[in-house]
Amino acid sequence: MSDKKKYRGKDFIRQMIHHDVDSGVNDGRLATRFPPEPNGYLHIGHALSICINFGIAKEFDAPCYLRFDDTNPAKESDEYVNSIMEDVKWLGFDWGNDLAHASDYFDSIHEFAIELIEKDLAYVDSQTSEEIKNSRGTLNAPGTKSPYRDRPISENLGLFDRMKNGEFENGEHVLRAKIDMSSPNINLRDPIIYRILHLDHQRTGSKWCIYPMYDFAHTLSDAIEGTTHSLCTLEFEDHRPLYEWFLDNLDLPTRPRQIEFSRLNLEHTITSKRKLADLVVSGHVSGWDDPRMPTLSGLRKRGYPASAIKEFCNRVGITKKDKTIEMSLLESTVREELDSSCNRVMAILNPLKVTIKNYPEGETEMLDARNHPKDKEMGSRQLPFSQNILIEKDDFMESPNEDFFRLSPGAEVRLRYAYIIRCDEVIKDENGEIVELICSYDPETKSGTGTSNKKVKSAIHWVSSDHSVSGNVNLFETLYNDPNPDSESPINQNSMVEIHNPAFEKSLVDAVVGSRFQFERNGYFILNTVEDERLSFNRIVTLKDTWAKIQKKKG
RNA sequence: UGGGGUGUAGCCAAGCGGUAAGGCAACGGGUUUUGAUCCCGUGAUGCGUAGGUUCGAAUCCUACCACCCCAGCCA
Repeated sequence: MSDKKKYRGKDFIRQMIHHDVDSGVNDGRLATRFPPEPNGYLHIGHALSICINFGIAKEFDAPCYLRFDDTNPAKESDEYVNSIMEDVKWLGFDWGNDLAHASDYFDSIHEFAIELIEKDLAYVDSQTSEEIKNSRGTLNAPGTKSPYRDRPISENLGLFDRMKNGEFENGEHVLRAKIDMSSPNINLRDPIIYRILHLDHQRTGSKWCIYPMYDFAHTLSDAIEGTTHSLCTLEFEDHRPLYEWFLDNLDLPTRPRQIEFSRLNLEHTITSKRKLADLVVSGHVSGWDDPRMPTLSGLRKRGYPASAIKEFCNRVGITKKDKTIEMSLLESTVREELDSSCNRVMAILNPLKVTIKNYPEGETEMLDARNHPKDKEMGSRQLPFSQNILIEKDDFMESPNEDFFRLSPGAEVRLRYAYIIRCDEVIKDENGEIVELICSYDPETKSGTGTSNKKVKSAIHWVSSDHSVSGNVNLFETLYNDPNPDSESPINQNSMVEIHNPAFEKSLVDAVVGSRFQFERNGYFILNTVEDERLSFNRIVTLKDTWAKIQKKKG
């Protein structure tokens, strides 16, 4: 059977890897790597790369290196290193002993640079950056050779050594690979492989004042540590000939193969470290972990489970086609995960006072409520019921349409896990604002007793106001209304709305920070903080809302 | 206009010469003490376009079109 048939249904990268492993490339060994530059926080796009690199390695019981591409000390920091490690761990991946840094290889990389010089395949260029830029040519026109291109090997060796020893200023010289100034691929027009940077490095301190460029460092890091498959995004596709040029011309222990896949874009969000950093610096968000950010730390704060992120990446798939995924796919994945795992609980976001006039004043009874409608194993809790309750403002309409089947004057509705009530009277303030409903309950309709055959069109949630817990809730929407935002796009003014006056059912006093709940009919929420017995929740995602859809359709 | 890529439904995505899987979305309907969940049903005579090869083409060939990436001493 051909490999194509054998691995049908797998993504193209897995097909290639299976083929390589089966046919004994690199002795049938597999090793991948996830190589972030520690110059920002990881975002949802990186999650796909993490799932690919760590995921495939896991399937083969092979190593996946977490390797920091730390070759530019001007932009990098330990804060980012730490956040990246935390995020990878959060996603549930373990690099074990395979933690690496490009900077770990600086000595070797330096040696390989000398090897290139000795082979007359690299030279020290002493042009200014402006001159180098001007001689590189354009997309349509070839470049021109540097006047320093034919420097004798010994002179190059001496100059490169003096660069290393700090005898020159930034920009005075660079080391360039000697390839082809007229190549149609600009990456091959004598790319710079080392530059002078008088800057301390977070790991190597002041040891170096020359640092390798990405293409050189990345290729060599892969080869030195034994990575066999270097999986990266599409923008590096035309760097592959350079990657291979290094492999062809240097004496290296392994021959890694670079394979490119398309990056993941999400509607209504930006996934560019640069632009995300701008949001943080400008103060549009509270930080890299703002719950509206598409960063992994933001999604975590928002309450998205790591398992849902991974499943999302799974559903998105791996191809070379440019893709912008709709929010609905992410949200449905999150809901699916939360639906089965979250306890149900009742909370009123916009309270409307209800007095049940025929219920004994001052009396409280405890009602049994299941924590999950489908999973008995998740248990139940006792809800206090009393004469004074709170319902959601939206669950009452004074002059309802036919398709509104909640509470309205004279209409009956079930209070979930409690009784059926009827609205008898509407009380308004001097502005005509509805401030209270006077209702009566039917004692025969107590939940679970089966003593009444009465049918009502809906059941609404409620909280006993005498027993409620207070706090606040943050409701989030996407940071941009524009499905394909750029840096000019305005921030969605409703991206964060705080609800100041919610009422939570009593059982929530025992909730621990970080736990997730479904507030029945309202959505999924995570407990963010508890201060002075006040609970602060973040909304993770809404429930699907058919009612909202009906209203929207009617305009 | 040089080079490198990519085009299958609104968004993803299988397919690999034998007659278009699946998910999300949308739209119907059923169950429901969450307008949730769950269940059932509906969408391509068509695979960027036009030709060609073949008994047979999304799959092979040719031409064209559209879109993305590349001219940092960033990664």
